[in-house]
Amino acid sequence: MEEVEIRTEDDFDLKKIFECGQCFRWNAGPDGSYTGVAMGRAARIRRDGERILITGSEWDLEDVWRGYFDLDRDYRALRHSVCVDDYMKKASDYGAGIRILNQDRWETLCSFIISQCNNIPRIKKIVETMCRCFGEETYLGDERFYTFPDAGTVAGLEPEDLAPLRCGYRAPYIIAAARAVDEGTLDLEALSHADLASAKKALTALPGIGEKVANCVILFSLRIGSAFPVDVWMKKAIAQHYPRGFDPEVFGENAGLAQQYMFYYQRENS
DNA sequence: AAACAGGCCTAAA
DNA sequence: TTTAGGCCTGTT
Repeated sequence: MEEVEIRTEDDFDLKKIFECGQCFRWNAGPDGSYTGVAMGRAARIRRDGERILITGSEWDLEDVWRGYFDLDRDYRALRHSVCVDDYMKKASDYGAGIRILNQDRWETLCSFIISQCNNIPRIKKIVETMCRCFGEETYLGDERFYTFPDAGTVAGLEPEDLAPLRCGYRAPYIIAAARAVDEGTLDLEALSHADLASAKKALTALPGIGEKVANCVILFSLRIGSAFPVDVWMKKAIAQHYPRGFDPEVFGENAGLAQQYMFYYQRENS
């Protein structure tokens, strides 16, 4: 086991990053650290002043985590850039410290298929069971974890094989997505270089993936910052603060981050 | 017990 | 183009 240390003076709040709804595999410990599995490795992360300390396997390279936490972008500046009115000023102040993670594309696609019409505890449980059933073992010291199964593995399964997940009608959607990724019909890597509209079009062509799930996948794993997922919380926020309607294009390439501030502010204050 | 949960799909206006 | 109802399952 090794410890990677990353220094940053930028916005960085572990609790907000992991609990603003973008990921499902990190869990808080009693000491404020978070433990989880990402990119095929288990890790424990804590913050100490300007230091971010990541305990993981010997392959844990700083670059990997810099990419994951999007540490090469200046979130303080981005945060100020989305303060287009009093409400956004409040929301972004409240959410200061949020960062948009660069997550594994297939895992994100699959996780957000599962998320539909579900609550967070159940989403996490289903994802965890999926890893336990079909992922690979990985260790953090003596603690055993399971990686997220790759698309090729899931592509070889049938919907019935997912019965232990208790994910109901989403099972065939998961299998179809896995096969599309595995066969190359859906090239997520290529989509990360595409524009928002074409990425959305490609994703929503799959069964069980609509506008909302597509936007989440695009924002949280394809690194296209203009994606703007609208779920029930966002609908409430918009109805409350923009009764005359509003266009996320006012935020340009940072619409996704603006959405995260709005979402987090709405959810934490209801 | 019935309704609802971080949607999506289909059928019908 | 918008709207209603159904969908697996778990929880309240």
